[in-house]
Amino acid sequence: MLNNNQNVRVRFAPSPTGSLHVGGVRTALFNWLFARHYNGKFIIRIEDTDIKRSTQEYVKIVLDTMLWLNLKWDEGPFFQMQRNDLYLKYISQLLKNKSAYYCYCTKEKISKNKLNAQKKKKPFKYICNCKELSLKQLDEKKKLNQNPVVRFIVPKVGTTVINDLIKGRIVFNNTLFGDFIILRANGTPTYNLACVVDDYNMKISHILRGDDHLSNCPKQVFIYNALGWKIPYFAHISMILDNNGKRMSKRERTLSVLEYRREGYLQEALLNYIALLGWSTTDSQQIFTLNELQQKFSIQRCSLNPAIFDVKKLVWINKEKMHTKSVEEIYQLFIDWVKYVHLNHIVQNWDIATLKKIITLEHNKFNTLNDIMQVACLFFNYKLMYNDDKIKKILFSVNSELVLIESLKNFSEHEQYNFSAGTLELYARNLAVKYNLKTSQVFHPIRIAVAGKMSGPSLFHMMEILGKEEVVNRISFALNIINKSKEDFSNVKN
RNA sequence: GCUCCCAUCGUCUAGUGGUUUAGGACACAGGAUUUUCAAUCCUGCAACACGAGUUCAAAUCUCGUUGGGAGCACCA
Repeated sequence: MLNNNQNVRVRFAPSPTGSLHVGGVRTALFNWLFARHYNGKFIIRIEDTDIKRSTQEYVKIVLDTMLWLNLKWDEGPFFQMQRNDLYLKYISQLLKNKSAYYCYCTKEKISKNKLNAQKKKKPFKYICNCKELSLKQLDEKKKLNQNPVVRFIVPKVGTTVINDLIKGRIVFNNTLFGDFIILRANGTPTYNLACVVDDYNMKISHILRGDDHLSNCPKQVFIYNALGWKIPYFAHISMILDNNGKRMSKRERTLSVLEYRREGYLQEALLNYIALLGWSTTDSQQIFTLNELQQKFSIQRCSLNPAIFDVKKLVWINKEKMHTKSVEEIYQLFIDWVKYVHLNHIVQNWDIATLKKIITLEHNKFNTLNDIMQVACLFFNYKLMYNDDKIKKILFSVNSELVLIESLKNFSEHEQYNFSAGTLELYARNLAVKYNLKTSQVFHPIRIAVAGKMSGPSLFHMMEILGKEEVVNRISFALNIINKSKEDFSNVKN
């Protein structure tokens, strides 16, 4: 398959008609990995021949996504709409050597034909007679349609064999295909023509793409043959399906990779997970560095069956990746993410040293960067939510006022330098012994007062980071709430 | 309708005729630990779509059935 590793040239050729979705990213990733593995070149080509649907905005989104994912390209991006002369050159060559012809059939006639085929439940294959018409007949036809298209002449007999690197040998009957359009009436080429011309001119050695292109592949082979070009290696990767088992639409917003970026997933976690969708090692390794992926990737180990995207596993991989990072690295990633999701205003006044302490404390519990935000808000943006039943129950329990009053007194007398998790816990435990309470009867009210909710970081470490002043404030606040509710209660009574 | 692709736990997969009472990972359930939620550790649950054939032997090879996916555009 590879006699000369120097010559590996692959491309990723998205059409800018939507943002990059996971399927597209996997195609990009596999191409990129393959190029890196063989020390080849990775090229980006923007397939923007669909003028109506392609936009500059999507071009930017696609390229930005590639950069965020760190999938850098060696050549390009090339834009097909800037290469029209090239396509026209080869189309005229095809016309000259009688591999293609002008077709004057009207769209109406063609769609009528198609409807008929559907009605009769026959396969649709448009048969155009333009090339057999006499000059006079052709003139009649031209009157109805001034803007012809160019159709490629498909061999009417025989078979076309694709030797796919993943799927193996696939045989197509040539009679399946009608003469297909390679040049639109508006003068732009269609996908199959532009793709072949570019892949040839860019000296692409291996074409790795989704197997939704498999059925079209023979059409491209016809063009290669008509122009006398060597056919590259094909490798068609199975689809990634959504959790309904359906093909992921290009416009599916929820599956846009940027959506995952927004939710706080790491770029490398996404790549790691996506690599596992349709590729594996014999030892079923799960966590890879990008370097390992480069080393271990091979087309032969791509799986045949389509894969369903499972966000739970992505979460797990993201957590694992965050585990392996240093606090400093996570801090930096968090800050970058905050900028990306435009939450700077929240973080602006946060003390960096404190934030890093919080990250250290909760390091191995974070699933996503967004979790850091949630936990940090407990420290910086305090809110006692006492509308929750469970919290109310603890806050207004018999002993909670006693515990909080005692704690407040004790903590107020603490020296700041002595306000450490160990000391505080020791005090709380002694308090429990003194009043013959269960530790939870002491810990829970303090937790509610300090954290405002039942879940959260280790209580005494949290208090240490918050510092004496803040803890005293929060406990006082909670006591006020208790007193206020008492007053309300007695008012009602009277 | 036609053509092509695919078929192992809920999900991603290992497995290329005997080493397999089918391995790993996620998820799920239970336990340990704990001031909470987690994290961690341990345990458990759970699959070869079906039917023929080839063979001493089949998840693995062949054929058929069923099921799923893709394509059949002046979309890519």
